[in-house]
Amino acid sequence: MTRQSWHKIKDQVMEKLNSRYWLPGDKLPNEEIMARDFGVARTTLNRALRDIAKEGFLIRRRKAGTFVATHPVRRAVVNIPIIRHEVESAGKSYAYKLLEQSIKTPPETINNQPCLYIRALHYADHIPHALEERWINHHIVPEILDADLHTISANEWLVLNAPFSSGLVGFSAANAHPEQAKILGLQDKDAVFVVNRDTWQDGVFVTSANIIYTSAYRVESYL
Amino acid sequence: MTRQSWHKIKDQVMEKLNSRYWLPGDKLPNEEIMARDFGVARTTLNRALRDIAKEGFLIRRRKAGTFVATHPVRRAVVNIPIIRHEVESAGKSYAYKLLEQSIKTPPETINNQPCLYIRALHYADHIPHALEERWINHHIVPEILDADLHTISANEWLVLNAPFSSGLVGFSAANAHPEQAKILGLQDKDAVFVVNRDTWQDGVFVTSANIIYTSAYRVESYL
DNA sequence: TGCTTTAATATGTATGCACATAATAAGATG
DNA sequence: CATCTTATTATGTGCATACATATTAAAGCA
Repeated sequence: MTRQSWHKIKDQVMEKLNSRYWLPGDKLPNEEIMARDFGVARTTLNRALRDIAKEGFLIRRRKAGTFVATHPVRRAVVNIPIIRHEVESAGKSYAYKLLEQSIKTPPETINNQPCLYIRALHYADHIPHALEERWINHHIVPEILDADLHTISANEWLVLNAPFSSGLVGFSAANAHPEQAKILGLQDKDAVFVVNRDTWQDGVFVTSANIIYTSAYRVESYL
Repeated sequence: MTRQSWHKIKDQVMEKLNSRYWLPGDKLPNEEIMARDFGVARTTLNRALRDIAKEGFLIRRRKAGTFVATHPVRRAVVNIPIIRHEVESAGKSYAYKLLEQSIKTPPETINNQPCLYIRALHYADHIPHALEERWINHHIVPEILDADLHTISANEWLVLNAPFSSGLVGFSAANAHPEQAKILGLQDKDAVFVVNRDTWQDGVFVTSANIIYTSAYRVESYL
């Protein structure tokens, strides 16, 4: 018997879903039976089904069984790269300029202690690409006060030096503020794409950043 | 010996990464050794490490070993729900109006045959929430010509009736076109958030949609 | 030295088995 | 009839073992 990988089992199950052999809401046979049908061990089938469930096409509940999702919530995995890498991997030259670095009190929604505030501009092929506005809780990562943020972006420094346990990322659209528009070389009220990232370490605020891209920017992902 | 789950092993490894016990670029001991150190079977350790690698914090190569990612590409998983569900789960009432339904020739970048074109408006609490502009290859899903798209949105009909396929999602920002602004109740040039979805089945174009949200909209995800 | 072949090694994964756990169904109890 | 308890069941997972496979390092060879 040829060796079946769980990938192949996954493909076969997906095929049955795609061909609508099993319809949304249907209950699949239990693992033992399916494993026998596919000619693999239950462990192998289980791995395939778990993977499909993780992608949202199957719903699995102990004792109840495995069901075809009625309204599969498509999930897209998007990469959140370091801006420099993003620019370089697009084949463009990267440059970076620190615009502001100061310690001041952030809006209450961010943190209730004074924090390090950074504003920096990232260039792609010498054209303004993204404006980074960031609050950093330097009480948690005091080493950043010694870092030369003219050389390395706060973005990159933090990825390398500040571990974090949880984070939130948001994508939204906005009209550029006059000052932002000026810095990015845009017209007033031009649309910008904003990536917001907040991170915490063990429940303590670490950093909150708005990365403001021109509307040419686009986040993409395969489903 | 207490039973260790792979989740616990994962947590312990993550802790060593967060605490910088292993630094970016470092090579981890091989699975056999680590498994012994953690007091679990290699299978269990493997599962934990594979999961961490999938999240981007570890890089694994056969024969070479397991390494701490030097520049971990953060991955965020975003849900792409059906608009009705999105509105309803926010506790708002959902309504939907079909604005246009016709067969015409799409831009060449979309498809080179005439396609079904749909424009529809999704409401949340009777306020315009999202404008859907969609091309559908009705040669692939002819049943949609019989569907009553006044009752069910094309968005939802496709999820239920068009077999899963590969797809591309994109998020971007734009200034509303005058007509879009009018429909959505916005001022001219107000920023909108655009979700673009293209899907194919076996390499054949199925549908391409732009969902245009007001700038209040935001896509969020935990890291 | 430089190229090709071969061996060594770390991860990838299949399998059979046992037991854990969650959710449900069935039964007992008031 | 409602409610609590218990049994049943399907998935979740651990473990030991064996083999597969990719990749690197070593050995062999021109």
